[in-house]
Amino acid sequence: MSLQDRSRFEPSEVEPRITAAWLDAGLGSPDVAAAQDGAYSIAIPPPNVTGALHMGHALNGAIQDTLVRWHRMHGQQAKWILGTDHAGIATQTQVEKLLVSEGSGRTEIGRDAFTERVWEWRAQYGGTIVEQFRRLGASCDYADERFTLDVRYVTAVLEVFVRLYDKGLIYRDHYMVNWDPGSRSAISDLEVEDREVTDRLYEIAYPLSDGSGEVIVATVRPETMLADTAVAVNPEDERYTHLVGRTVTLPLVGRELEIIADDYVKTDFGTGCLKITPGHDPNDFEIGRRHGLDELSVIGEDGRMTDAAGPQYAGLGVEEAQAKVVAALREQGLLRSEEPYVHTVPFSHRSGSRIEPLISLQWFMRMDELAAPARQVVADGQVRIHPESQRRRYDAWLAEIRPWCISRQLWWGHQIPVWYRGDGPDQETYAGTSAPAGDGWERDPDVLDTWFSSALWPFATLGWPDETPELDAFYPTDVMSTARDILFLWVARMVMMGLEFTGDVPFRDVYVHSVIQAPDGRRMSKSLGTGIDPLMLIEGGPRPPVFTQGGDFPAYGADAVRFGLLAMSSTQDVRFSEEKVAQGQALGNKLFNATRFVVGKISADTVAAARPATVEDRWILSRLQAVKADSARRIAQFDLSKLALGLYDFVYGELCDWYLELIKGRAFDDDLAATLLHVLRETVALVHPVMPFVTEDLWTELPGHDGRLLAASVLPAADDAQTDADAEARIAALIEAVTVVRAWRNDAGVPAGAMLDVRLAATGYDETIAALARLARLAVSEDGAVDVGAAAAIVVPGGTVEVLASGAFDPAEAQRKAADQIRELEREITRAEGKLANAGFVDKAPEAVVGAERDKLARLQAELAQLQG
RNA sequence: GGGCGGUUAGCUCAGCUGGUCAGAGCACCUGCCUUACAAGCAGGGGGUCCACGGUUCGAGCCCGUGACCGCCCACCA
Repeated sequence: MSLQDRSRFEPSEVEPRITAAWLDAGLGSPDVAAAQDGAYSIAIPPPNVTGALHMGHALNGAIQDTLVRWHRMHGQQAKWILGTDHAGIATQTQVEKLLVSEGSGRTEIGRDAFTERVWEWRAQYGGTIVEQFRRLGASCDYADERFTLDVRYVTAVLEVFVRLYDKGLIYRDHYMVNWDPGSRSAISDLEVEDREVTDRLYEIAYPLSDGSGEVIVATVRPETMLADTAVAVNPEDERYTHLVGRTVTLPLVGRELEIIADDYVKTDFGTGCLKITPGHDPNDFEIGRRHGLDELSVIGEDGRMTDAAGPQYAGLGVEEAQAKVVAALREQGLLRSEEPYVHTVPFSHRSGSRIEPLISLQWFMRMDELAAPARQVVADGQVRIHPESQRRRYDAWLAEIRPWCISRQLWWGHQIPVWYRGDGPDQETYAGTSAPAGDGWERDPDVLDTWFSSALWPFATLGWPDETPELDAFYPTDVMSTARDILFLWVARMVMMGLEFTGDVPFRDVYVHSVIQAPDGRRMSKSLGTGIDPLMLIEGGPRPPVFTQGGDFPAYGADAVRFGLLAMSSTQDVRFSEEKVAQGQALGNKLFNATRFVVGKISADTVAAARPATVEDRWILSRLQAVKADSARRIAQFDLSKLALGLYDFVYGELCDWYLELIKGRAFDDDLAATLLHVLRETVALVHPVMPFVTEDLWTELPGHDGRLLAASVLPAADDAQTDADAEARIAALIEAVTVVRAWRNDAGVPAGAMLDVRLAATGYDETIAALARLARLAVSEDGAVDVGAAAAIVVPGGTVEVLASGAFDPAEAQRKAADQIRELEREITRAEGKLANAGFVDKAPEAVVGAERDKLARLQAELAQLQG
């Protein structure tokens, strides 16, 4: 359909066509050979392979695509590295559920069949999110998609593991881990979330072995006392110092426990005596290691009491065991108190189960050695984190980094490349990227934490450990754009791994973007029902209940959603605002109609060129150059909100409201046509990174279109030579004058269509008088040519517009308005005079400020004189 | 328990190193189908810038205290 037959932009009709054109042209696939003349790359935070696009993806997609398109349009070979993450626990959980629904299960079918099943699942659902990124207009390199379990990627992961193992940074140890009974796996500290729960706090008497008394300990986990191996007090605590070194008899068990002294114990909390259970409490574990205590376990990986707990407890769940222990203590008269107790305890982020701290044999990675250089590169600016406030968080976390438990008791993931032979103390261990020679070797069944492989993302996706042309051209990447929640989980680890294995940072800038909350301020979440599906916004669909307004979303289209998300983003969390999306839609429509107007006015063989013939031509070229420069600055500062809103202001407030209105009074000669086309082309191109679809569509409608994609075109950078202060001043005065006269007309009751007879008594309008007359609907008499007195004066920059008596306006209203203005002026004059009469101000304020105040006073007084005259 | 951020028009948010900074979009009111766009155009009303102290000639902007909201980190039994 031709442009002139459409009066509004219809995204649903245009977007599929444009998407296909970009894909056909290989827009996202850069020329690796040409990249040495300038390359730009971003590695996408890989979404979960079976996930669906949520608001966070959409925002981050809009941000990254805007950056990538901007740099591509400034002559760089831009690669947005695309791929998905195997997401160990999340994916395995989904497939396990599926199996259960089929009456089967993971253990029933075995490891090989299970992983086979996950691959099938991935084949079926894995493409969704990539397709959704396309819908958003994301110009990723679709021809070069990665997956963290691709053969080449696996090679990189195993290589990294083996090198770190050989270096001694990866080791196996019995250590306290966060055991998730839900997924039957250890999880890392970062996968744990604290929740507030109400437990019961018990005080229990432990009798001294010699019968001379007792000590009282407090605990919320009485069942763990079965694994107690000591009682600790603070070495400074005078109440107990005499007991240190003596022993108590552990109730129910009868074991002798030594009373030890450790600084960890607080003197002002509880009873000052702490039962020590190294096997089931992380702090006690540390204390136990300091004092060489035995590490007993009475709770197993299934969350039930083990045989070590004794025959009356073995096999019970921890809650049952707790009840039984408490009952037994009460019976023996050793339970001294019991009260409700609110505190926070760790839960698994994934399964939702309460974490059971357990000692188990796991693989760990020592981080301190890698953390130091990762802190350094941020400290010295090799990696810049935006906003600045996030840098402190990053550094604080790295400063106190602890060993990372990297093994997971799952089947879906990178199986740890370690083989064992034999048992007991003589067991042989082999770590390598392939199985060792010889018989009897058995591979470690565990897989690596998903974040282990994610940490290699920026270089493993480019072919590392091979020295590929892609790695050479696009590493380090330029920007890592991400939400705050994975700054430690992922970003910091990428820096560490990047430095260790490539000798260079993985990216130069980290942009930490907003988290978009639901309109009511709650977190957007599926389970809360507060989520908003970006595709519903793009395609239209029912509003979720978090909106006060009901009904369906209109089909806003991808451009509007992108604009809206960028416009609402900032460096802090923001609420979702549908109005901003609507604003984006309005902008797209505005551009569409502006193009329709221009194309309808100029001939098809017009060649775009800046050939200013009038002051407004010089003005718009000056403004265009300014908005280009501003946009470049905002891109560099990651201020995407200001970028989007700045473009909106230019298109609406300058190009359409004023320039296009100004030229309507002119003949469309060749110079004007060339200039008009030039301005429109540049504007459309400038908006493209934010709103790629509508701009790409309009691009094809412009005279001179040579079939090349806008997305693949290069936009000339801002040119200072176009700045024109004189034109800016003259048009600013014109705009002010038109606005003031229009307001006056409204107040004075002048009919909208009526011409007003006036005489211009102001300077500075020699080039704009005709425009002023047309836009403000004035019939301007030559100064002095008509010998009638003015009935009213409208103050404009440079003088007044004298309104001649006529039937077109109500003199009483005009009088009233003038009186209001005079009152207002007098108020301001009084204020300015007062300020200037203040000796403190005149003496201490800077010269320029005082001068400005004097000028302001003079101006106000002149205005007042004109109104009264 | 620490740390960070926020509190500006009915709503969502801008306001740089203190001096036209009291703004934008949406909503609202009035008037316009002025042939690019009524998903439009023109004009307008509306805020003791959370509270109280302080610094300063001058404070949304700096300092202190407090209130409320949000986030992050943390091992207090």
